[in-house]
Amino acid sequence: MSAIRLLVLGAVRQHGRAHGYQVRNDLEYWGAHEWSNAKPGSIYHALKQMAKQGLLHAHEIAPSTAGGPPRVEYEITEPGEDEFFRLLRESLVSYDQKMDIQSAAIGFLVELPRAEALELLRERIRRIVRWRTAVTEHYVPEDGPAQLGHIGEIMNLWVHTADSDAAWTQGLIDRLEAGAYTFAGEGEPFVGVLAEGQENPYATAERHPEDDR
Amino acid sequence: MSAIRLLVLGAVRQHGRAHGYQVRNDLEYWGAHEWSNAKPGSIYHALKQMAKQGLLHAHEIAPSTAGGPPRVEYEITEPGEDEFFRLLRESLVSYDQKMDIQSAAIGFLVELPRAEALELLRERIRRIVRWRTAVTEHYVPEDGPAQLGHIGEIMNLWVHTADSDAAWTQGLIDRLEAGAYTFAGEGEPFVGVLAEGQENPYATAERHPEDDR
DNA sequence: CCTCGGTTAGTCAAGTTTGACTAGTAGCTC
DNA sequence: GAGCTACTAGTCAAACTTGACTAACCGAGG
Repeated sequence: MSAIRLLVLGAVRQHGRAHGYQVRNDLEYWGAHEWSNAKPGSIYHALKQMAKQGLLHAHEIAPSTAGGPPRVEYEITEPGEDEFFRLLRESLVSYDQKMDIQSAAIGFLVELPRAEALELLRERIRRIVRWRTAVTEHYVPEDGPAQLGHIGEIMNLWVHTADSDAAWTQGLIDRLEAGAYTFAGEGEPFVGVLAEGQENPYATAERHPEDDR
Repeated sequence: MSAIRLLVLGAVRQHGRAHGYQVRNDLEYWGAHEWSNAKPGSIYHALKQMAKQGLLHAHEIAPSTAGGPPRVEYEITEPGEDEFFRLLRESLVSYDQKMDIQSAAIGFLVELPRAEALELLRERIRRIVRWRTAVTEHYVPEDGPAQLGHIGEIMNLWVHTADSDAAWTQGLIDRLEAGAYTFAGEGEPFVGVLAEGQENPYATAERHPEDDR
C-alpha cells in the first residue's frame, strides 16, 4: 500500500468537494511532495481510480473559475468514507518503516476520537516491540550475530530505527494525553487545507536547498 | 530511484555469473524481501532491463541443472561495474528516509576501500544535518510551530527520524574506525551469497510471525 | 489589440511494481 | 508406475508511478 490513496481521500474529504488541482495544492501545503509520492500524475490517477471504484463521486463541471481547462470536482462517497477510516486505522497501527504512510496517517489523526487515536498508537508500539523481538530472534544465526558479518549492520539499522520510532510514538502519546490538539467531536477542528485563493507558503515554486538530496 | 537496481547489480557482481533465481535467493538470504521491493517480478524485470541497457550481459543457457525451465545467466559488464559503484556511492551519501536504499548500500559497503566508505558516511551525516537545518528553518511559519497544529507532528517525526539516522550512522563510523569488517583490498572478503546447493536459513517458506505487520 | 510569460489544470507514454499464474522435474508413496 | 506434492525458474497482465508535455486563460507591456 502506498500513501497516495489515504492522502487523496483525506484531502477530498476535508474539502467536501474538491478538484484535482486543489488536492494537489493541499498536499503541497502539507509538504507531502517532500515525503511521499504525491506527484500530480499520481494524484490525478488516484482520483480517477477511486472514482471508478465508487470511493469518490465525480461531478463534471464547467470551465474553471480561474483559468485553465475545465475541471472535475470530486466528493467522497459513503464507501469512500469507510475506506478512509479503514486506511487511517491500518496506517496508524502498522509498522513497516514506510515513513510516507505513517506521515499521512499522522496528518489525519485528529479525524478520530482522541481515545481511539491513543489506543491505535499504543497498539502501534506493541506491534513494533513484537516485530523487534521476532526479528532479533529469527534473523540471528545460532552461532551469534558475528556470523552475519557486515550484513548484520542492516539488521542493526532496522532495530535502531524501530526503537527510535517507538520512542517518537510514545512522545506523541504523551502529548496527546496532556490534551494537545483538537480531535473529532472536540469543537472547532484545525483544518490543514488552503482556503480558495489563499496563497501557499510552501509551494513547490520556492525551491529549498534540501531538495537536492 | 529504488533499491532494486543496486541490489540486483551487486548480487550478480558477487556471483560473477548468476541466473535470476540465484539473485532472488541471495536477496532473500539478505532479508531484502522484508525491507525492499525485491519481489521476483521486479528482479527478473531489472535483469532484463539492465541487460538491454548493457549493464549486464545475458548468456543463453541450456536447461537448468536442478529442475525447472531453462535459465538465463547474467554477468556484469564494465559499464555495469561503473553503474554499481555510482549507485552505491550515491545511496550511501543521500538522505531521503528510504530505508531500503540505505540498507542495500550498507550491504555492499565493504566493496569500497575502508577510507572511502568512512568518508561517504561522514558526508552522509553532513547532509542529514544540512537537511535538518533547512527543514526546520523553512517549514515553520513566522508565528511559531504552533500555527501548524497537529500537522507539525509530521515535521517533528521527520526531524526525529533524521536525528536517529545520524546517530546510527555515527555509530557505524565508530565501529569501522575501530577496524570492524573486511573491506576491499583487506584480504579474504565476507561474501553474503549462498553457495550452490547451500540451504537458505531465511527462506520465505518459513513464515515469521512478524510478517503480518 | 496583440502577444508573451505565468498560472491553472490537467493528459500521456514510458517505465516499474505487483500478485497471480505457468511449466518442468524430482522424489515419495501406495 | 500413477498420482501427488514440492521445488525450481520464470512469465504475464494489471495497476501504479513518473517526468515531460499540453491547453486554456489572464494580465501587463508595448
